[in-house]
Parts: sequence; C-alpha cells; structure tokens
Amino acid sequence: MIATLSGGQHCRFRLLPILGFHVVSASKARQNQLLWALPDAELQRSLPLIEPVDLPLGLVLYESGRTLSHVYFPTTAIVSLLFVLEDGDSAEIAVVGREGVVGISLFMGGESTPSRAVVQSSGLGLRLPSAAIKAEFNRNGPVMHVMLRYTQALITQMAQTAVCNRHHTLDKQLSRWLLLSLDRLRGNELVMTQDLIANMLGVRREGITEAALKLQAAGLIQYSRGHITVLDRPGLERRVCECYAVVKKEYDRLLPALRAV
Amino acid sequence: MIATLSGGQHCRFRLLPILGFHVVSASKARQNQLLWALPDAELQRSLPLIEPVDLPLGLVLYESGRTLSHVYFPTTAIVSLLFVLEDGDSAEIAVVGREGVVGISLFMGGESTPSRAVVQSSGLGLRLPSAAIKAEFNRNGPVMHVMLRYTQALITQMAQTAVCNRHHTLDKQLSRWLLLSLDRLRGNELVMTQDLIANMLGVRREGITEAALKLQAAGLIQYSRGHITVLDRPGLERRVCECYAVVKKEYDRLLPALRAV
DNA sequence: TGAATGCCGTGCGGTACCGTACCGACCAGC
DNA sequence: GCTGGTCGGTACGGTACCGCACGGCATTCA
Repeated sequence: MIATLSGGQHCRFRLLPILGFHVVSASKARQNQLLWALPDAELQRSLPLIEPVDLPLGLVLYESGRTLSHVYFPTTAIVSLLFVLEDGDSAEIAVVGREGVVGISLFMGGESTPSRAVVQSSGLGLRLPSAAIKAEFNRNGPVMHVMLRYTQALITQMAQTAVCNRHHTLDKQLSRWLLLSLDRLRGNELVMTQDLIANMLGVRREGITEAALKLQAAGLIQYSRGHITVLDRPGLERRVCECYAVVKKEYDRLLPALRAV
Repeated sequence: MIATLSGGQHCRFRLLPILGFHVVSASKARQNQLLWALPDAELQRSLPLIEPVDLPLGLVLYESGRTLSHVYFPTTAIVSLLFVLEDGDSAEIAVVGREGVVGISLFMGGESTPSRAVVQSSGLGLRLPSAAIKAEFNRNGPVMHVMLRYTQALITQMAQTAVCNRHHTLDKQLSRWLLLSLDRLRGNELVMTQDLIANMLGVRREGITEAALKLQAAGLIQYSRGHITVLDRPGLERRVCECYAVVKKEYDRLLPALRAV
C-alpha cells in the first residue's frame, strides 16, 4: 500500500481566494446545493463572508486531528474523506461534492476529526470561516436543519461503505465509486489515476487495474492514462451493488431540494 | 451467512416498562452517561417522560426505514447498529451502551435510517418519546450539544469500523469488538454465541471460532458455549489494532464527562 | 431415556485480494 | 533524441476468508 497519495505533493499549493475581491453572488453560491437549499434571507446574511477557492487535485483541506478554520462547499470539485491508519493504509469513508459540505465537525462541536479531507477531483468551491458557520448553525434555523440532515445522509454513506467493504467484490465497489463520483460532476469523464482510486478504496493498484479491465471489457468504461470515460452509465448502474442506490435514495429522502437541481 | 440473527425470534418479547408506575429517579437516569452529563435542570424537565425498559437479547429497537417512536438510553444493555444487505449479509457499524443513545436520526431530522438496532447484550435501558427528545433538542441548549458531540463520536466509530473491515485481520477485529463490548459492561463476562458475533462482524461463524481459538490459546479469553470470559484485558489491549484506541480517545475527547464515570 | 436443538470445533477445496516484481507505453524536461 | 517519471498491464506465489459439510458435546424437553 502506498503510504501517501500520489497527489500528496500538491499540498504545496497555496489555498487562495481566486478573486481579488471576495464578492460572491447568490447565484454563484447556489452552485452548491446545500447553499441552494437555504432561504434567501439566510444566504444573504452569510454571503459577504463566503470566499471562492480553487481546489486543485490532492489538496488536503484538513488533516486528522487538526482544527478546521473553514467549512468548504464544493461546487465543481469533489472531496474525499479518508481515514488513514498508522501504517499508511487508508480507506475512503465518504465523498463530498456540490451536494454537501466538508467540515461538519465544526458545527457538531468537535472542532476536529481523526480523518483527512483530500481533493479528489480538482475544481472550485466556496468557503466560510468556522466562526460564521457556527454562528449560523446556532441560530437554530434553516441552516442548522439543512446541515443536520446532510450529516445524517453522510452517516448513511459511511455506513454503507463499511458494509460494502466487507461483502462486495472489488469491481462492484469500483462501479459504486465511479457512479458516486459521476453524480458529483458535470460530464462523464473523470481525471483519476488507478493509483488514486486504489487509495480511496483501500486496495492495491493492481486490484483496480483488474476491476477496471472487467468494466472496460464489458464496454462500460474506457480507460487511458488517468482519464476514465463512462460509456454506458445505465449498464454501470445495472452492474453496481445495491449500496449505491441505498445511499442515493437516502440523500434524496433527506435533502429533497437537491433532487430538483 | 445467516440471514437473520439467531436471537431474532426474541422479537416476540413485548417491550414494556418494567415498573407499574413510571417514575424514574434522577440518580437512576444518570446510569446512562449521556443523561449523567446533563445539567440538573435539563434532566428534571425530561424525567417525568422517561420510562425504564427491559432490553432482552435479540430485541430489535428499530428496523431499516421504520420511523422511531422513542430514543433509547441503554444503562446495562448493549445495542448494535447493523446495516443489512438484500441477501441477508450484515455488518455492525457501531455499538451503543450506557455511554450513548440509540435513535439519533430523530433529532438529526431524518426520522428513520436504513439501519437496524438490535440488543446485543440483554439488560436495562431508559426511553424517551420522540416528541420529547425533539423538543429538548430544539431548545438549543445542553441537550443539543451533548447529542451532537455524541453523534460525532459515533461517526468516528463507524468510520474506524469501515477502515478496520478493510485492512485488519479477523482476530484483531474480534479483539476490538470484545474490548468495545467490555467497556460497556460491568464485569468481564459476555453472554454471546460465536454465531452472533459473526453476524456483528459480518463474517462466517467458523471465522470467529478460529479467531477466538487464537485468543484463547494466547490465554486472553476463555470460551464456553455462549459465554466469553476475558482473562487478560491488558493482553487484549496489546493485541488489538489501533482502531480501538482511536475510537476510545475520540469518545473521551468529545464527551469528557464520561471519563469520570 | 431418547430425541431434538443449540453451540462449538474441524477439514477441505475455492477464491478474492495481497505483496512483489517487472515491463511497456506515454509524457515532459533538458 | 535521450532521459527520467508517470501510468497501466501482467505474472506468481501467498494468505485470509468463504461455502459447505460433518461431528461432538451439552442442554432441554417429550
């Protein structure tokens, strides 16, 4: 197992606002679906504090045990939540894209978690200082309720991942992972090496090669040097284990506003 | 894999208050450590609504997707949260004992979850109607903060379980499971068949036999027809993987009040 | 007392994934 | 054009767990 992500060196990237002046429009903020779900009044109050940020591949948003300075709302980026063991082995426990938020421990009260958040697919996001999200959360209004319901959906994703790890074959898990990622992107192409996927799923790189070849042989995907193209999404959905549908259904149930987007 | 828990037939037990009149004293309520952590004023307000309940082995507190009527605070019982797959395979994603509460989805806003809660070790507990816990939670006071911090600890347990499932050998996982259960009991004996443990860990019964024999050969436990006695707890702690310590540490950090009990 | 049942130990072939190693294809740099 | 690095395909033995089957032993109950 590789001890660090191949993209780990990207940590050197400075995390800077991508605009000189930090004015984010309401419509831009609503590219994130949790922000989209907020009433106008709530969003307007936070808007002056929201910054757009660039989220390059491999950027570590937080490290195990470190206190968070912001919560992140991905818009076009995807972030993985990883648990890392002492020997460097790791496993992804959840994926967060434009449907969610990174840093729930801030409003849950813990300030930190023993996990790591890494950008899995580069793109853009928005961030809000920790004090601001805590203040909004403690108003006991729509922000709190949306965040809590999202957290429950996240819990479902984590738990289903645990069961899937235990019982399902690697190519089914890969299918699930591809679909979860695809749901959080616009197109049907992922920029993602097999090595990275192996880290996410907590297996060897060769295992991913083997599983990906199966999917490729079935005409479902097309693989080439860090670029995966999904050719037959319905086919992939037929091949995947139930875990994907369970998680998706729970997101839709808990956050019905997302469905419409 | 066995499709239903061997103890499943115990569902026939009626879930009844064990006393004719439902007066629970504050000191009795404080046998549960989350209730223990509450200020006097908060606890007194809920006390008239708290009922003591008997929690026999195998009792299902809630089933996947079903709306919950109460939250349960175990005192001497232990409850397992299981995810069950379509084919009957299952895996435990968390354990709840006197340090916690069963039914977080009530205050998280989802009302239900796709998981199952089963009594893993018979004993007593307390319960509070769903309306009452929601009302308390929405006061935005100590109850909410304690529940949220507990939920975050629970999330850590679930995530660490997922990683452990992926990377660690069965006898290490069994050690972790034994220690987690032991922490939630008084003595050093568990009433638990290998079949049940296999369901919890999501493996074959024979796998548990093998792993338990290893621990027995090392003089750490003693096994006999549904009774496990832990002989050498420090030895077990040396043998277990890091996952146990990570979870325990996070519980202590998030809920420091529990440490003192 | 005999039968049924629950619980635990064992054996055996199968398989999915691991660890390690190597190799070819492609790409970016000087 | 050469070189070093990244990425993906292949091979092979090892091993942890699975599925299945059997058998022994204790408890319960007719």
